[in-house]
Amino acid sequence: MAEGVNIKRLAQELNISIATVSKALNDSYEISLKTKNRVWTLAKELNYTPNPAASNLRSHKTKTIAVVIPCVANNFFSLSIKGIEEIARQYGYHVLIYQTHENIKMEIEFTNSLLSGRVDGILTSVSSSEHNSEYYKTLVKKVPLVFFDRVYEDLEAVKITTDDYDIAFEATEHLIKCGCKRIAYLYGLENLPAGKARFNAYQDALKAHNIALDDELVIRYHEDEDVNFESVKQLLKAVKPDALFSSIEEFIIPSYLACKELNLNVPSAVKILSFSNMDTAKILNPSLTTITQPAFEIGREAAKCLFKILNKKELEERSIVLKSILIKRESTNI
Amino acid sequence: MAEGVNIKRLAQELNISIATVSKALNDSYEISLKTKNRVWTLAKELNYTPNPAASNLRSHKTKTIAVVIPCVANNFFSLSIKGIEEIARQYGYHVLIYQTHENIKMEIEFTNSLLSGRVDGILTSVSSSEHNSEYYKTLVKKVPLVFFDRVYEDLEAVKITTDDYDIAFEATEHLIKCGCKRIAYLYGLENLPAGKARFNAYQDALKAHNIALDDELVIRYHEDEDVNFESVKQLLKAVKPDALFSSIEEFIIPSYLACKELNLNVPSAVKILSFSNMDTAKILNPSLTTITQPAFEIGREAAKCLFKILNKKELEERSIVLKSILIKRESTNI
DNA sequence: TTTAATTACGTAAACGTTTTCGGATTAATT
DNA sequence: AATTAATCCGAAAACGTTTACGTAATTAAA
Repeated sequence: MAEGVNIKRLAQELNISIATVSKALNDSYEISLKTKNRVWTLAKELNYTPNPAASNLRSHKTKTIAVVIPCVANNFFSLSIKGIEEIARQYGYHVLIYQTHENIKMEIEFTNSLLSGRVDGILTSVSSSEHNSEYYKTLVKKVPLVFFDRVYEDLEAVKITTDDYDIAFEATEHLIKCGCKRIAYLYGLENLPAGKARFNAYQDALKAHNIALDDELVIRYHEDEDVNFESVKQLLKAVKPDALFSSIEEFIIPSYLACKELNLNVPSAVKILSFSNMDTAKILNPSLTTITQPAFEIGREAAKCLFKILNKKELEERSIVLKSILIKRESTNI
Repeated sequence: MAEGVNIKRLAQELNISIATVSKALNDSYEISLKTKNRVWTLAKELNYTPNPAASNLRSHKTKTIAVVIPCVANNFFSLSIKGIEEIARQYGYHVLIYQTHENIKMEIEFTNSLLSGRVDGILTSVSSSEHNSEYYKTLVKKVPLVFFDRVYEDLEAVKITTDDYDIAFEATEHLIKCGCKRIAYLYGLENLPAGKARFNAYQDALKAHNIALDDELVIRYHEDEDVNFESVKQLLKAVKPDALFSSIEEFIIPSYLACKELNLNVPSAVKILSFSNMDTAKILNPSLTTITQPAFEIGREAAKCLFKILNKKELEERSIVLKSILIKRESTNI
């Protein structure tokens, strides 16, 4: 009473045509309520479940969306997925996950493999390593696609992002108000609008407060975490900043470790502030002042947009910007 | 040169039959190398990608596996997914993700929705709330299934787990050796073999060292994190343990917060040790002694097993147990 | 009463593959 | 030379749906 029960079987059992059963199951207006009920009850009784492959083959609908992201083991993205999944479930959709590991080749390879009708739409946050805007320029014409958080700026597509510039400006000002004069910047996502916006905000905030920029105070993210640790340590030793402003979560551990190793007290000797979705920020010692992006909501919004597109609903906005929040904690205490 | 290119088109273009093209693409022995090459080059030239729905409908293979887990926003599971994905990619498989949010109804609903041939196999870590071993008993007969970490003990199925008992015993002994006499146990996963094993090991280790058990020292996980915080605080205040042994990661934040609020110094007044895959354990202050499960490897092993089953390879073991490691840090310093 | 519209259902083609079976050609064996 | 075997390929039937189109019966409009 489970195997081999298909639409044909239902039709035979009820002495009606296959077409009628199919239409009844899809609640078509062409079918009377009476027969619909007969079909529905038998379907439930025999525990009928439609064959997705057959349905997809004929109708070109997969009831599946794909999420292409750099890495699931990252607080921001795992929270985003949680949000995406919640919305997908509401629409009865399935969610495929692909990790690019910041590798643009994989990113393109995966995305291409989805183009043969495996999914109805794609949610993606591009890798930070390299750009290929030509690829995406043609891609967005082929498949419903929503970018979230990490986007291409020159691309006209649906994008969900956060107020990176504003919040980074606010954060920099916060450090300045805490008395910091030599604020180091730990630069991540250099190739992406988000990364650039954060850095620009940092620079603009310094200028606005008449603080000279200093290239020595800027270090860049390296994929090898040991390298990051060394460069933070070197920065602290050689350039002696009074604050670390990290634009990405990945610099937090090396920063704390480096300060510990160099016996630099946080926050009295050096203050730390970072973009982060770590739930442990509040129990670090000192607890960490963070810019926290609404990762869960970004996932939800991105998914909602995609479903609007899939359902041919009009989008009010092709670009949605959500607000991040600055959570002040001990690491920036005066 | 991308839309509408299917096997039929290739056949026409090459003046051979559809069957031949299909077989050539699948590298069948029936086809000569010469025609294979003709097919392959044209396929590449026209950028042909097979239609997965059609292929699946006919062959009953989806090249897709599902991962059903409580929550992606959990270090253990996100790392597991990373491992699963890596193996899946090697086999050219796609990965569907389903979060149950510890809700057995959702768990069953999702899993059932996969039974109509949407996936070739399932990897799952069951929810901790309730049990339904009847359901899984019939399920394992219907679909290739591998359990990882959170399993049903009475079920004869392929399982990947860790040495929960041994490592929990070792951890408890570590606390005892550190001089702790009143070790509180923060109990999670009560309904699951892993949770029970950890608790049994805790009790057995105490007995082995002639330390009396005390029910007052045991508190249980509640899904509301505020409740956990209050119960840890109450425990620390009223029962005055000299150590907290947490069987799950979720107790870490409430524990640190409670100690801070009660001005209890860690580790001098109270030591803390927890199962955890948090990468920030090392920068907590004091850094946290953890039992860390090989989450990534568990994911890899589980996926490998599933693919062995899917490829009809013989499994050496129906049950694989991986070793966790006890990482001693400051939170259990003497 | 006739015509038109509406309702309810069936026929059959299509979606793009895989696979069984059989046939033709060539090579190897008696 | 006759038989067998090996190699290579094609015809056609599936897989389980959806959907365009046709049609009969009923109802509404003229």
